[in-house]
Amino acid sequence: MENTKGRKKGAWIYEEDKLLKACINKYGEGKWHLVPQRAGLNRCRKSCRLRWLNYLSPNIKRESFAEDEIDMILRLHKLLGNRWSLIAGRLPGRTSNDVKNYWHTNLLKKVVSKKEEKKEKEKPKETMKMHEVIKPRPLTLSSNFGKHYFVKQQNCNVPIDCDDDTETARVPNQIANCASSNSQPSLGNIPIPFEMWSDSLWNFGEEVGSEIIGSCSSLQEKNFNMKFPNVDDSFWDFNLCDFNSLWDI
DNA sequence: AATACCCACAACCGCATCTTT
DNA sequence: CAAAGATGCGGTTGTGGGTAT
Repeated sequence: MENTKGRKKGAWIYEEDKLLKACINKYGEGKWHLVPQRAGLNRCRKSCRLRWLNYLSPNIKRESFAEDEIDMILRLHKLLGNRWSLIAGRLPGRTSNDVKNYWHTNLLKKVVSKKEEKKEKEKPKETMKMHEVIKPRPLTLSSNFGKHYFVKQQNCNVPIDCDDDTETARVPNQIANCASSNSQPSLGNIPIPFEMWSDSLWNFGEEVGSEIIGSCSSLQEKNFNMKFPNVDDSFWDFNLCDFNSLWDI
């Protein structure tokens, strides 16, 4: 089988693998556009790259997925969705293709049936009364904080509740470990991708270029419920529910 | 034994993003 | 700054092997 440019397609044979391996061992990974020529292969660069990354690379684990790996996939998928490369990045020796295939052949059905089961359970029965849902609030702080700002932290890019006088920072629960270390926030060992917490989760400031992106002057009273600026109910519906249910598969 | 079906996984394709010119 | 090329990613398909009928 050949493509329109006369390049070979379809399954790789032993000799081709050998050539590709030798090429990568000699020149290293990368510069994929040069690989077919260097290796003497009549394959397109994409095909070479894929063959190496998904099959020939010595780092690849060949054995079946272990319990803890499956558990990790389920949790990460709940957090990240179909971002297979990110998920695979947390599983040493596994490729995105492996994870994706495993998901589609083994886990998808399980997850779908579990969801349906849950839906069935949660179906309101006629005898049940409707309950008011109380939405979570991020923080309840005591009074002696003085003047507070939400500050966009320089290296972390996360808004923190900052005390003017002491320069101490108090952060919403889920990202406490980020503000303290100036690193990416995480849930356990799993780093939360930048775009999740910067754009959808914490991006409630209007003025991105400014250090101060919001302020709260109502902190004079004893015990208060702090409200983040520009955050509507859907913020909590989407983000908090998602995080809290992450460990409950 | 023949056929149909299912599963696992390798491979392809199109698109988005990044890098270089 | 724009265009072109390179790279990476996710969705989908193709194929071979195993199992059921």
